[in-house]
Amino acid sequence: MPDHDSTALLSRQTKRRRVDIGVKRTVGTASAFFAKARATFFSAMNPQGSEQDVEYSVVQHADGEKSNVLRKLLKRANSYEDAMMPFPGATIISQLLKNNMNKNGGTEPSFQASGLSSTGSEVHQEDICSNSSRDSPPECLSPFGRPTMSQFDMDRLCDEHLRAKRARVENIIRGMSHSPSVALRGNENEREMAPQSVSPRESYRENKRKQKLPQQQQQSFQQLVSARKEQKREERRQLKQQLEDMQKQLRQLQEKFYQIYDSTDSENDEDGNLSEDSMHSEILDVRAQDSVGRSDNEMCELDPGQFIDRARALIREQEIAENKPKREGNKERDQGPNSLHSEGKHLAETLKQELNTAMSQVVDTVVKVFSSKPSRQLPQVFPPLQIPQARFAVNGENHNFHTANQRLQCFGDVIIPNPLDTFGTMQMPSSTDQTEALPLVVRKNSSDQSASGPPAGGHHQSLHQSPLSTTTGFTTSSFRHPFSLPLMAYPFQNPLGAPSASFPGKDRASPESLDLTRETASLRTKMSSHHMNHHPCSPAHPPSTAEGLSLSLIKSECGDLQDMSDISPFSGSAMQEGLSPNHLKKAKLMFFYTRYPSSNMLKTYFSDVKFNRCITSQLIKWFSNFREFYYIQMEKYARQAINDGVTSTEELSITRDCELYRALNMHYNKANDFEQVPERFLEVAQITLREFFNAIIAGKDVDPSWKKAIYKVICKLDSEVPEIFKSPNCLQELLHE
DNA sequence: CAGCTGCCTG
DNA sequence: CAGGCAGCTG
Repeated sequence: MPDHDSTALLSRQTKRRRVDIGVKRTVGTASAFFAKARATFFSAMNPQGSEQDVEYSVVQHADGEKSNVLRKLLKRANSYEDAMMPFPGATIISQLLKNNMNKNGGTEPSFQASGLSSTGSEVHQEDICSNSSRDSPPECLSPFGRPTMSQFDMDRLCDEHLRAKRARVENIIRGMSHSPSVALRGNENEREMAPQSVSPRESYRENKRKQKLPQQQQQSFQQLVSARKEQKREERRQLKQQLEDMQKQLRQLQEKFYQIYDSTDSENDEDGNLSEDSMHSEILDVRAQDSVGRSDNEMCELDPGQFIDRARALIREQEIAENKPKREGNKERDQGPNSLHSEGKHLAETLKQELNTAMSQVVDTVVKVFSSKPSRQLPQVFPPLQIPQARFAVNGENHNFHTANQRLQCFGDVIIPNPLDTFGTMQMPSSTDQTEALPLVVRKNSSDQSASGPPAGGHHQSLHQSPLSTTTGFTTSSFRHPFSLPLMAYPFQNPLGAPSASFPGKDRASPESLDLTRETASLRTKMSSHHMNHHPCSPAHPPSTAEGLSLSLIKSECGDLQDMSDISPFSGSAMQEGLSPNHLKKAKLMFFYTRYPSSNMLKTYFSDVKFNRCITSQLIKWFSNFREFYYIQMEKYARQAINDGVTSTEELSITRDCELYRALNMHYNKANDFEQVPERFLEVAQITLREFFNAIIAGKDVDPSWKKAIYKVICKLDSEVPEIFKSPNCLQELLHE
């Protein structure tokens, strides 16, 4: 915050005015300011002219007809007419300038005295000079110094100045239309007309917290918004296309590989098939949506996932055969006695290199695509992809095998959909499991599960099962595995599996995890980025990554708020150390009963959760968010009713099939599997709706804090939450009855 | 100051 | 839904 300090210095009174961040506080004033500022600007530009005409025409300045009308109105015989035609969008401005020029005899210095310059003559003058000095310095410095100047020269000179000035003025106008406050400051007189002057503080807050517009105004923006969305969708589609292309290229390389591989080593087939099969359904999911028609048979042979799979199987076999530590001296062993193995080794090395370079190029390419516009996704999604790059680099120098382009295309997305089956049993549970399920939270320590069997609730396991584990048959066991196998050090196993899998993740996730992946996407990305910070993926400490990920990462999530002693990895407590998606679901259902639960109440109703400040505030935040949504809906429908001509609150009632209820139910009870939404909730909702209705009708919404009165009413309408919600298993009991 | 709430934003 | 912030309350 640049002005954080100065903010602190502001008087308390000023701060309290923050309350006036009402729903529609700035709506009227902002547009009024803009209009006034605009009018003022043009009246300043053309004090003799009709202000309204000018303003109107400028608004319409893209409209050729209007421009022409104005031009006629303003027109005096002018030799520049033709010269200006190439700038249709600027004709109004040009006319204004012309007008001024003619009045002042068309001589250069007169510009400074014209109305146009009244708000910033210095700037304009300077600009004109600096601008035209590039073209014709003498003219600028001494416009009068050439009494013998020919008419042509005069024309040219004025034309240049005109262009410069025209561009300048157009810029100003453009700027005005984007920032009314700037325009406002431009004219001292205007402040007198505006009753409330805008203090710096105010404008700062205006920028920082934009007010929501009422329905009516919002609708005018919605088209714009949807257009933007469309654009983004298109970009996404293109990216997808790119990935598909890369996959195609990969399959080509894969074929090459098989030609070599199958001829040299066929005994691995059985070994590979297991994981191939397991991989298959995974990849089918990804491909299911590919418009490229491919038969399953084709996929069997050419799937990129299998390709990598085989490569790794080969590598692993080599390692075992040679009985050597994995990551050391790979290159030295290239000249082993067994030529067949050494060839495979070489191939493996090559492949690793290929993966390395390909990854970096993929990252570069996609980043380039994304970086053209500021996208939040970018830092979230792609940094993880760089991990393999860093790690692969350990494996030695580059074997120039394909062109860079080929590498890019071939390996671009292989790692992404491939959950690293070979090592998956050890590594994947940590990453995939963790990232799949939890919104902001410390999930129940899975050591509890592996050590003492399934959790009491029984729901957790399924929730945290990754798509991979579902298809490969291993159930999520623990992310604190005993890292007994030396293979753990292999570059492939880093937690990257999860973040990268999350890239196409939504598309490939198994059905049951779909909404969870969506719900927790933000967490996942945050987790990954956290992880990046805390574990820079040094190849020297590979074993630490998988374990370090979940716990230290999660701990850092709560930062200093977290009581670290509560989170000992080996505490083995039966309490949840975080809030699960089921807790969220439960909280939502509880909202049907209570809108303003106290923290004590939350503690009693979430007795299976180990409470700390972090958890408490998260829960409270949930309810705050619930309320926010609730009240937004209420206001929306109240306004809608008013627009629809409803005049009496009697006409407003909420039933289980009314639109408003459905919206609420969709939010708090998405699957509609909670069938006992209490009648009381409908009543409260109806009361709320009527409160909003009355307040708006009474015009109270001009008061910035008009909603607070409503909140006060509603908060008294909480009812008792049924006892059953106190049970940790209440969801099962509630939803399966 | 802590705890809570609401507003805005991402 | 979460983070950040501001304001209110006790």
